[in-house]
Amino acid sequence: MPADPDPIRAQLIEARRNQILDAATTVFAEKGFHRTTTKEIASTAGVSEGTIYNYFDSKEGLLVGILTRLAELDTLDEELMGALQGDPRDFLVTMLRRRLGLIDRVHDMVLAVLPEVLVTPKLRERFYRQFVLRTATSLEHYVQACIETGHIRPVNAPLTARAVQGAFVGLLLFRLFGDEVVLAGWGDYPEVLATVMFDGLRPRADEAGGESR
Amino acid sequence: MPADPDPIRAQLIEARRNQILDAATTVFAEKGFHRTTTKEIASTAGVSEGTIYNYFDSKEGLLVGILTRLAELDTLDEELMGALQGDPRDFLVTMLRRRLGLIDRVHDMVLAVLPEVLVTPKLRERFYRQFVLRTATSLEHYVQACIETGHIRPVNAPLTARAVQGAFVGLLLFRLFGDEVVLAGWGDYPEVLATVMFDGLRPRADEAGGESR
Amino acid sequence: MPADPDPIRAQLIEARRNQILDAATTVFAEKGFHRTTTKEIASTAGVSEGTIYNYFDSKEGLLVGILTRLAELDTLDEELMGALQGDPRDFLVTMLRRRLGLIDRVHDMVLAVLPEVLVTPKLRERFYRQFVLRTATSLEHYVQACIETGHIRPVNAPLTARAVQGAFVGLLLFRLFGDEVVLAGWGDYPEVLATVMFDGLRPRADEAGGESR
Amino acid sequence: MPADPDPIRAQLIEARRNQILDAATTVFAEKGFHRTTTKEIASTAGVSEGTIYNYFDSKEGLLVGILTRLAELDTLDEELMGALQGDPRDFLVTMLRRRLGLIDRVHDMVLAVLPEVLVTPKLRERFYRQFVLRTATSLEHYVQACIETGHIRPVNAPLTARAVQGAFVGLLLFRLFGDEVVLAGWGDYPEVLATVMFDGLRPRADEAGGESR
DNA sequence: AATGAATGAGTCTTCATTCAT
DNA sequence: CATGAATGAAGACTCATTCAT
Repeated sequence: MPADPDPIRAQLIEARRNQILDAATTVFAEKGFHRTTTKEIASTAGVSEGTIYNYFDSKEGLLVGILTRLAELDTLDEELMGALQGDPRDFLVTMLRRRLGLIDRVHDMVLAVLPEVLVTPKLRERFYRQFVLRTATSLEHYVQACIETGHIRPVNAPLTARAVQGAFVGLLLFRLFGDEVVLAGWGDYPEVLATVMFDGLRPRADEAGGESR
Repeated sequence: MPADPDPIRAQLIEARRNQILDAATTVFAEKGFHRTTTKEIASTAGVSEGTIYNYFDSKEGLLVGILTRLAELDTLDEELMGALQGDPRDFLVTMLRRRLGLIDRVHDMVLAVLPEVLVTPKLRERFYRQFVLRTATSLEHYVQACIETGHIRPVNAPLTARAVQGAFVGLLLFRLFGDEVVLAGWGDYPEVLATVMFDGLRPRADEAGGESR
Repeated sequence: MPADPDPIRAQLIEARRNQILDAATTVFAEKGFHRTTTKEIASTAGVSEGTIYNYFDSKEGLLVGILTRLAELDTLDEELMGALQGDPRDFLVTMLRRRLGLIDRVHDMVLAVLPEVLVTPKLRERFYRQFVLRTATSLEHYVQACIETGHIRPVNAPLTARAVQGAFVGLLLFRLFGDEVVLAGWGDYPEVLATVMFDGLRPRADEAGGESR
Repeated sequence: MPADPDPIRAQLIEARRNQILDAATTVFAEKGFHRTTTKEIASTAGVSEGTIYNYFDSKEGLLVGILTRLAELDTLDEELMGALQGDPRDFLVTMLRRRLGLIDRVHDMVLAVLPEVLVTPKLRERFYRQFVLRTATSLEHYVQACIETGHIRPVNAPLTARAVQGAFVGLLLFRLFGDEVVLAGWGDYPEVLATVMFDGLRPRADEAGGESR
């Protein structure tokens, strides 16, 4: 008799949960939380309605499940800390690339979750702390550190951090809306944003009437 | 038959419509579109449920009504064109101030409308064209013009415009989430953002301690 | 403009409530609370399902409504007090006749309510206080008074009261079960019970080998 | 095929059945048949849901099982017949004591079964014949016999039997409702009821203070 | 125009029962 | 025999919409 059949059981449970969450994410993203019926989620996941409730407390529990998954994707903190030594412009570009690369996996999850999050105090608070604030704080510390090492000019760190993060989030919204320009320029965006942020829009003395880089 | 009892009648009708839209905006913003019942809207507006249907086709018609109102607030184009002569940094600060000042009126409307918009193709398309794309295009033209007049360095205009707009929208989201830093720094934000955008984060040669790249 | 159209409105509401409660009573009595669907109640009442919920909070609210109606039928107290002067045997017969006459109206209500009451602490408590205990206490006082006036032998008043009441309730159960003997002897029951209770089953000295009264 | 592993097997089966019926009785009595889930019964019994269905056809089969158990407790007939010789008052007291002593085992079973029985024609019929009518008929014969031997006055035997039985059942209901008086007077009840029944409530000529009618 | 009672389609959720392991 | 995950039918309840007054 094996000492623990539990691991196998646990893996099956996890797989089933993921199967259901995948389906929920897809359908929520497509039609919105409220216009999606549990029956639809079930048939998309290839299980019965009842099975959903063997793995989640309620329809809203699926939202929380997706939220939790999103949180697990987030490992910004480590990156930030690990990258502290490098040049901030390179760091920004790298971070943006990574985030933008993640977007395919994240896109639907955010779309599935955000509309409800905006409007449900409990979820809003959770989402804010888990994503918005967590990232903002990390960035803030990073900017502060860069200022102290002289890599960045002495700007208002908290607000600047939010400006950078806001620009990124705004971009995500453009993508959610299917903006052609953003979709086409997706790969260039890190460089463009880094340029704007670090070099500024103001013409340099050495760029009189100049051409673009 | 009198020639025109219309004007008065029309004004009454408009007033009643606004009364209902105000109520809908408030309650949608607070609880979300789907969690709000027509009964709630009616009682908040101080009318009966039936009356709502004398002024709007359906519950969704209220969303469209709010969307239309939002559009009426938007007069960016004129500003942009009128301001073309000035210094772009001043323009950015002015525009941000104006927008941020508008925010109190806009906040609830956006919150009422956005979650549904994100998830309803018809509304999404409408919202995208009416707000996102319209503003983006104006900004794009403006940036392009500035580049041509030498007020701005030769950057990728469409992407840059979206970066600026995205930073603004992201800020709005921070506010929707009740972020303390953004709320406290609300008044400073135009200057901070303008500084980042125009002067860049990179230390200038003439700044003490700073070393250029 | 009439000062109060309210009374009419109130009467309509009351009528509709009764219409629904009548239907619920009938169907609950026939199939039991849980086997009865709201759809069935609605169609029996000749209204739509939704209408039920305009008048009652929930399916369980219907039970409470029936319970309340039962309570309104109950005017034992006054009878008891008014009858205190008379002979207790006559009183018992009169009371039983009245109660048994009421039974047609009460039968279904009890059948509708009792099974749930027995098994739902909240309802049980309410039912016990409102019917069982209230009647028991009245009877108890009555028996006590009769003892003091010498109309009844000095027995244990509380227990005796419960014996009388229990005999009546037991009879009701027989009827609920459709017992032929009880149904056939329904009209005779008051006399029989009064005889047993007052004269006792033990043969009297003066009734040697005698015939019934 | 072995000739008899049966006895042992049969005992195990019986034990498991009882284990399940005990659990069902407890939970049905506490929350009612319909509010009890098979999962609850299973966990109370310490088995899995599936196991229940190895021993019973359906959830309703559990009710029938409890009903059958109740029937097995009932051995009134023999008592009645065996006791025919004695004094009827002594018999009543003895029988009541025995029944009241049984009550602890019976209480939950009745509570588990009665609400459904009242409302389910099939069960109602079965219960009526097996308990109500069977006991009533025995009592009726007994009373009739007592009348013929002169131990009891010539009353209406069937109705009187039901009066006695009804008083007992009513008492049981008081207990189900948790009536304090009945609970406290439980031990005295046989004597009290016997006194009422046999001696009557009417004051005797030989009782001080009492004046006869 | 205003009202609000009536409607009934639609949905989440529960739970008895089955069956592969 | 025991298990417990999967099933899906069924039902209470909600709420946008209508319409007679």
